[in-house]
Amino acid sequence: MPAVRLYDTLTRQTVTLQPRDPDRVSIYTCGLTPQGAAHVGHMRGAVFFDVVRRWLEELGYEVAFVQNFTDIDDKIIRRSSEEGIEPAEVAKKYVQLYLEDLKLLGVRPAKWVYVTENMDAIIEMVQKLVEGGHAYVAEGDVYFRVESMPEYGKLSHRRLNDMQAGARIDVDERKEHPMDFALWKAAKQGEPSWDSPWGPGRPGWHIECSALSLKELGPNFDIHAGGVDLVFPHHENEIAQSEAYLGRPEFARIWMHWGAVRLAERKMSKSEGNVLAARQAVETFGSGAVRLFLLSTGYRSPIEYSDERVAEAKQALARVHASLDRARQVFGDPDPAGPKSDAHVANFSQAMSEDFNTPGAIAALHGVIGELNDLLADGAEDRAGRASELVRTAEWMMGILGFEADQEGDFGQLTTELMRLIVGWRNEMRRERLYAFADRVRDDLKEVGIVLEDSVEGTTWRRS
RNA sequence: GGCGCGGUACCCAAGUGGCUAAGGGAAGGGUCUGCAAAACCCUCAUUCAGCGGUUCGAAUCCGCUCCGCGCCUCCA
Repeated sequence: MPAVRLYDTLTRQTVTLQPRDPDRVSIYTCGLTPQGAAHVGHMRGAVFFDVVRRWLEELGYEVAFVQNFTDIDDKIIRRSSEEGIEPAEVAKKYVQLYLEDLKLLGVRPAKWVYVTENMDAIIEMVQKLVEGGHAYVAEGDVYFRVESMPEYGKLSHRRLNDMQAGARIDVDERKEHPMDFALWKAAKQGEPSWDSPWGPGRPGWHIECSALSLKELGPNFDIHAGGVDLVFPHHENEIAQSEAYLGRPEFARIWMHWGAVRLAERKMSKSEGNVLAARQAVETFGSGAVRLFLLSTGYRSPIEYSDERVAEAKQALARVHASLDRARQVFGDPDPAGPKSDAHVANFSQAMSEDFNTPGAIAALHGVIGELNDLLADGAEDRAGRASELVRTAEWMMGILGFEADQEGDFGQLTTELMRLIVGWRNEMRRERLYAFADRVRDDLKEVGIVLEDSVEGTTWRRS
């Protein structure tokens, strides 16, 4: 197996993964603020990192995978007044919906952590920053002093001086420097709050991810990830406050960022108003199609959402399923302990380990399917062994890409038996030249989502 | 204004110094077939936005130009 190489935003280089602990990879990805239905953009990182985990595990690593929910913040409070329910209920509701969406897409559970359940760790961190001179208190708020970190800007590769020119938001007079950011915010009347040394309040954005990642994974964990739109200011601020807290530059070793999903040539974003609920896409095209669509572009490039493209993905996936179904029906189920095709496995592995090149990995899968189809069309006698290898190889790849066999709904033993009977009856009709009747059977089955295909190998069936 | 990313066939998309520029979708022709579908075979970029340069050799490196996008404010 090739070494895993990945692109690091911090150094702007592709580096070889050398985990802090040789057999264990620790990953923290910034989750979301649950304040609305998850859109397709939210699913990109989730699906991608689901594949990352599966691949690292395939390589033999144990993977610690942590994702947070920022379940208290300004937007949740705003949403709360809009919906007329408590902030905690808002968060709970949208976390629930998000988790359901992940399940629909076949994303495995992470270790999920919540801000509201970790106030102690957050307050402790803020306190230490204040004590160390990296933060200051102003009327119940606490701000991080960016000028206390000379390397501030190293992740997003910008300098404080360059940014001042563009900063045109109303600068809070209480801030020493315009780029200083809130670690703790004093509660206003009626807002949810937690007690702290600076009075009742809540954490600012950014601090939760530092506190939670360090608490769950410890200093120098391997990979910190998120969408590109988090590079600045979120991740930049995380680095600054974490390194200030630790007293040394040992926060995360590698920073990975996935590109934005776009809709109508703009970033899919709630504030832009151009969002498509993830669930809607899944309901229209199926989970597998959405998943394949999201993996069909390299994770760092932006990807443009369109129904046409997801429909294409659905078509491509159907071809894969059709081939595998046919092979199983013609050759029987492959030996689960049998060999895989080394050459195809190598193609796939090479792509996956080179910064998780999922389009390349998908191409490798198509390579297997192409050979399997050739074999099915060939008609030679001694094909079963090779076919078994290819089916195993393809299914192994499908598993790593997260296309579970039962994701689209398993037909089950009974359906399989029934279909064998129906196909048998229909073939008798055809032998008797009762074509009108046979065609009707085929048409009727199509209505319920089952496609019959007649070939020299016999009749096979699959779901549409 | 600052920082950054990208422009590869009809569409999507890999490839970032060297065998004939992956793969998918769409399209056209053919084989097979009761029909349909699928599958298979063939066709589909002498060329990688444009112009210069470096090199024995570039889609890949450098410079300029044009176009699109992201961040700099909440964002996955």
